[in-house]
Amino acid sequence: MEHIKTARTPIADAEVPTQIKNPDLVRERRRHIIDSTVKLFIQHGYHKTTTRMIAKASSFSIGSLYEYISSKEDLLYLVCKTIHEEVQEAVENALSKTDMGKEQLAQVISQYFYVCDRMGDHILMMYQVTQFLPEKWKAKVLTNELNITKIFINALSSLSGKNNFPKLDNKIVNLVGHNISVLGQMWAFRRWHLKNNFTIDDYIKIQTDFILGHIF
Amino acid sequence: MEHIKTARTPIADAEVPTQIKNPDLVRERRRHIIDSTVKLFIQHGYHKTTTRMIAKASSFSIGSLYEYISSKEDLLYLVCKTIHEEVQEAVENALSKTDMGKEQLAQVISQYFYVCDRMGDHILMMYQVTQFLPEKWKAKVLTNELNITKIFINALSSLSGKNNFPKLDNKIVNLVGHNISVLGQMWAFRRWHLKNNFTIDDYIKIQTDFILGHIF
DNA sequence: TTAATATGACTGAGCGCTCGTTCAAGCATG
DNA sequence: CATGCTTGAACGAGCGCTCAGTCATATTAA
Repeated sequence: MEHIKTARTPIADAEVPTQIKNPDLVRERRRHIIDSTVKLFIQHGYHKTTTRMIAKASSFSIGSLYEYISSKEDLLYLVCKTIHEEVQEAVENALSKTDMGKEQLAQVISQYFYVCDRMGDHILMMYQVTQFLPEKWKAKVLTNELNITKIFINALSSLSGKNNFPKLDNKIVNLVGHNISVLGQMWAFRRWHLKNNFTIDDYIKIQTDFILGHIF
Repeated sequence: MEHIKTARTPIADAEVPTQIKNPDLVRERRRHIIDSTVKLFIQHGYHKTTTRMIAKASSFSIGSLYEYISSKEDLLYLVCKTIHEEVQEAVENALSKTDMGKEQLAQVISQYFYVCDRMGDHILMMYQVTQFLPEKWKAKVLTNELNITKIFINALSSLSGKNNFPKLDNKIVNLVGHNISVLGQMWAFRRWHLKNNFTIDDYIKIQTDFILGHIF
């Protein structure tokens, strides 16, 4: 018998290699694995979550797990990417509804803050976990993060100088975009203090006034 | 000379136990150990920094290191505590100079932002590392963090309703205090983007206007 | 249809190694 | 000699990852 096939050569998948041939299977199983892993990472953190725990939670053997991913770090990247996608999608949905006005901008901010509320655990976890990514993927994750900020910056830009809004310096627009991002995350970081004094709706109202009231 | 001690029983130090009898020695050596450890944690993170690396960087044997601390987690706590002390001290210095006015408040914010600039690496590291603290110390560290925010809240309070400043709702004062804290940390987190557009002085000016301009 | 074979998903014991921690022995000081 | 500090070899738990092998299913041959 001949065995010419180069055994164990990973298929060069989009980004993260797998040994499995059927791409649909890979998609479906990875979704499942990522879901389980997110929960475990949130609960135990990256290091205390063992690959065996992940396998168990996904109802695979470790061996099987490693057919779908190629390392724990890969999985970490997939997790971060998936979370960012969910946040970004929510914000972009709010964006696309009508064209930009002060009300629409407030809507975008509001939706973003709601995602930050809903995904507080995820956001917290990402901050703790990014450090363990290999350099090439750390860069990608930071870019994804920045892209969300850019949505706000663009929205602000498209208002600046239009209608009866004052023309804003690009630097200011930039900074305010970052402020929106960070004040959303603050709700996740400091919710244990903040939730004593504010509902998420309180928080959104005050912070939005704070952000927009000042500049427009 | 008294010999009440039971051999090898840790002296119940302020918080973190040690085997060493001479308290001055403990203080001095711990300061040294903490200094070395901060650098290593910043450079490599908590997990990739081994106790052996720490011992070497502090010019001790591992055995000796473990006479001065009782675990790596203890050391982590000492590191966090020391950093918070440094930040808090800087802010309190700015506070005590004269009594509160809008200018003084701006000074406090300014000094805080300068510390955040100076200690950006430390702040970043703390965020990544708090998760590895045992529960009892995680609580303490969060309290220390909150205490710094409270300085801002108190400063704002002491302005509210005085002279010709408007009376501010307690909730608003609270939130603005948190905003100051977080916007300072944002300079540490996002400096790689922000430093392209702003010097720290730019940043302080704009954010201070942003924070104070709106409420007073 | 049936038997023979190839495919590829799946399994889990175990390898190789790291790392926090301990402790018996050593050394210096008074 | 007693006390207090130092040393570093040794320990052993824990981890990511591998790989030789199993088994269900698809494919081919007769």
